[in-house]
Amino acid sequence: MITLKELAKELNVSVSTVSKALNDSPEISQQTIEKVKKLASERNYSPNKIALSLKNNRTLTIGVVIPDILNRFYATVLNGIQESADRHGYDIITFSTKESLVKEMDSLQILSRGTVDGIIIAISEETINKNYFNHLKEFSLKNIPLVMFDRVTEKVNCDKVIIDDFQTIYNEVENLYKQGRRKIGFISTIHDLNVGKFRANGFRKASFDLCGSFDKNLILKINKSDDKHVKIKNFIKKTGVDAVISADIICGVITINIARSLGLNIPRQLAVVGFGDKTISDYSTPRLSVIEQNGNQIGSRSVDLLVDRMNSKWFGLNKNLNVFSTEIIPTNSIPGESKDNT
Amino acid sequence: MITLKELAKELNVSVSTVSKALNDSPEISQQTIEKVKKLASERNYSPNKIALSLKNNRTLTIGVVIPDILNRFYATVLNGIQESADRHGYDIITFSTKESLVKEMDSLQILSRGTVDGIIIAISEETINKNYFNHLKEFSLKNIPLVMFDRVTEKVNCDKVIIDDFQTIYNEVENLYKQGRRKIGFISTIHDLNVGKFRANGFRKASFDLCGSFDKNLILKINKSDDKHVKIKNFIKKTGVDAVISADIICGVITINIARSLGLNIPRQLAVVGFGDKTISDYSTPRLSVIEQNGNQIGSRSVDLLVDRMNSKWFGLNKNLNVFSTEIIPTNSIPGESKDNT
DNA sequence: CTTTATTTCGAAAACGTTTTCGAAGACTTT
DNA sequence: AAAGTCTTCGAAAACGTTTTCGAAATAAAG
Repeated sequence: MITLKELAKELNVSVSTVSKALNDSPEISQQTIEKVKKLASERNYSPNKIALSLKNNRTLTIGVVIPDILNRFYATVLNGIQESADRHGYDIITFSTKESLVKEMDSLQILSRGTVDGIIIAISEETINKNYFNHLKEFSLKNIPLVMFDRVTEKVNCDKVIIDDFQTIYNEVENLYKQGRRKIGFISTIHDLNVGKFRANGFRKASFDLCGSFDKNLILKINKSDDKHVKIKNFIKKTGVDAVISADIICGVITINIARSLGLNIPRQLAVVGFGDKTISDYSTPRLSVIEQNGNQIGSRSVDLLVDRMNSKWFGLNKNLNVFSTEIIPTNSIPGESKDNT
Repeated sequence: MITLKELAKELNVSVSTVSKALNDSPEISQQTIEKVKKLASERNYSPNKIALSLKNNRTLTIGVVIPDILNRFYATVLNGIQESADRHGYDIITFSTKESLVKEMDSLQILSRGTVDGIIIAISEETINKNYFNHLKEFSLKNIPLVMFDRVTEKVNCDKVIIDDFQTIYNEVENLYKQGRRKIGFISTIHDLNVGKFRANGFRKASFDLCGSFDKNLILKINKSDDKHVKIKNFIKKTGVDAVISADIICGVITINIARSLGLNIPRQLAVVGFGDKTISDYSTPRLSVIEQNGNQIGSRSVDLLVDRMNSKWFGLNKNLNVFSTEIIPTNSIPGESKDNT
C-alpha cells in the first residue's frame, strides 16, 4: 500500500500538499495538482480506508447479523442489503449466528468496537425463546443505529422492517375459500417463532371467520427431528384436505410430491400454496404457487432506514431521533400451477 | 464509545498507564491495574478495532468475493468461511459480484484499500468469458494474500481450493455403468464455465473408455433462457436414456419430476444423479441421489490456506512465499432413492 | 521602495491504540 | 550519606489521513 507520505517524499513536497492536491483544494496550484495526480495514478494510490475511518469516526460499513445464511430467505435479504448498501456507498460485514444467542452476543460485541456505523439484524431463535434482549438494548444507549427485520421484538426500540404474516395468510385462506376449498390445512415447521405464530393465527382467524368453526387437526406442526415426508403423508391421508398452505416452502414442495405419489391430482383434488421463495417453486411439478416475502426489498428498505438514521445522527437533520418506524413490506402472490389462478 | 483517554482522565493517570494496566503489563502495580480494570469494566470499555488496525497494519478481517450469494453452493462456502474465520479470530466482509466483471473489479478495488488482510474469491462468469485477470494479478504484486476457490484460473498465481470435477463425473459414469446402465445422459446448465467443461469432459472420457464410443446427443445443454422443463422432457423422450447425470442439482430434481410425470419408474427405468447440495434432494420424491461438493469444507480450507499465508507473511515463518498449493476437496456421494445404492 | 494583498505551501493536531524510552521516587547496599 | 537498583509511571512516536492555521513568496498597490 502506497501512502501519502511516500508520494510526498518522492515529489519533495509535504504530506498536506499531496492530500490537498488529490482533493482538488484551491490552495494548491494547478501545476502541482497535476504533478501529484500524475504520480498518484502511476503508483495506483488510493486512500487507506482504515485511516479515514479513524479520522472521521465513520467507517462507511454496515454490520449485518442474520440467523442462518443457509436459509434462502436470509440469503435473499442479505442480497438486497448488499445491493442497497452498495448504492449508498457502504460495505457490509456479516455474521451468521446459527440461531444461537451466544453467537449473536459475540457478533454484536465485535461490531460495537467501532467497526461499523450501524447494524441490521434478524434475531436468532434462541434469543426469542430465552426472551433476552439486553445485548440489543445497549445499542440504543451507545447510540449506534439499529434496524431489525423479520425476527423483531417490541422489547427493543428501533426501526423495523417486517411483513404482515397474519394478514397474508388470512388473505390466502380467504382466497382458497372463494375458490371453493372447504377443508384447508396448514403446515408449519416454525411454530416456535413469532412469525410462525402470526401465520398460524392468521390461519385460525380466517377459518373461524369463514367457516364459523376451526378444526385443530387441520394444523400440522412438524419439528426439526420429524420425518417430513412421513408426517405430511399421514396428514393428507388422515384429514382429507383439499387445500394446503405451508408456512415454509420446503414442505410445500414435499406436499406436492407426496400428494402426487398418493395419486391425487394437483390442483384439482388438492391445492397447495407455500410461503417463501419463488425460485424454489421450480423444484416441483407442477410448479408450486408461492406467497413470496420479498427478501430483496426487505433488505433494501432496511438499509434505507439505517442510512436515514445514520445521516440524521451525523448531519443532525431535524429528525426526532426517538421516533422509530416499522415498515411493512407487502407479500407477492407468485402464480404456479399448484392452485387455481384467479 | 469510551476511549483510553477518557478512562485516563477519570483516574488521573496517563493513557499509557491505562493501556498497560489493561494488558497486564508488569510495569504497572497490582493496585493500579485493579483500579483501571474496575473502571474499564464498569464503563464497558473495549479497544477500538479501527485504531488497532491502523496501528498494527492488520485488520483481522478477510474479504470474500463470490459470484452470487443466492447460489446455494456459494452460500454454503460462505458459511464454511464464516465458521473457520471465526475460529481464527477473523471477521469477514462480503461482496457478491452477480457474475459481473466490473463489480468484481470494484469489489477488489475497495478491498485493496487496507480494509482486509487477505482475500478469498471465486471469479465471476464474465471474468472467465472475457479472460481478463489483471485485477487479480495485481494482488500478487501488492503482496496481499489471495485464495481462489471453485472458479479458478491458472493465469493467476495463488493458493487454490477446488474439487476434481473431471474425476468425480468420470467415477459416477463408471458407477452407473457397473450397475448396468448403458444409455447414460448428461445435462448441463453451466457449459460455459470451466467447472462445467471439466464435468462434461469427465462424462465424455468415461463414455469413451467404457463404451468405446460416445453419442453426442446424450449431452443436453440448457441455456439460461431455455424452459428447463420442456427441454428435459424432450431429451428424455428422444434419447431414451436409462440414467441421467445432472451437472447442477436443480435439473436433477426437475428430471425426476418430469420422468415420473412421463410414467417412468425411478430408479428402475431411469436413474438420476445430481451434482450439488444434499439438502435440496429433499425437494424430490424419491429423494435425489447427489454428488455433493462439500461447500463448507471448501470454505473452511480456503480460510486455513489464507491464514497460513498471512501468518508467514507477518511472522516470517520460513515458508517459501512463491510456492502455491492447490487443494482438492473430495466429493461425497449422498445416497437418495433415485439410483441403485451399491 | 515600502506596504498590503494574494497565492502557495508546510507544520501540527487529531482520531485511538501500543510501545519504547526516559525519569522520578523508593529502597538497598556499602 | 553516597551510590546503585527496583518499581512505577508518563511523554512521545507511530500507523495514514484531513484540516486548520501560520508562514513564506510573489504580486499588486501606494
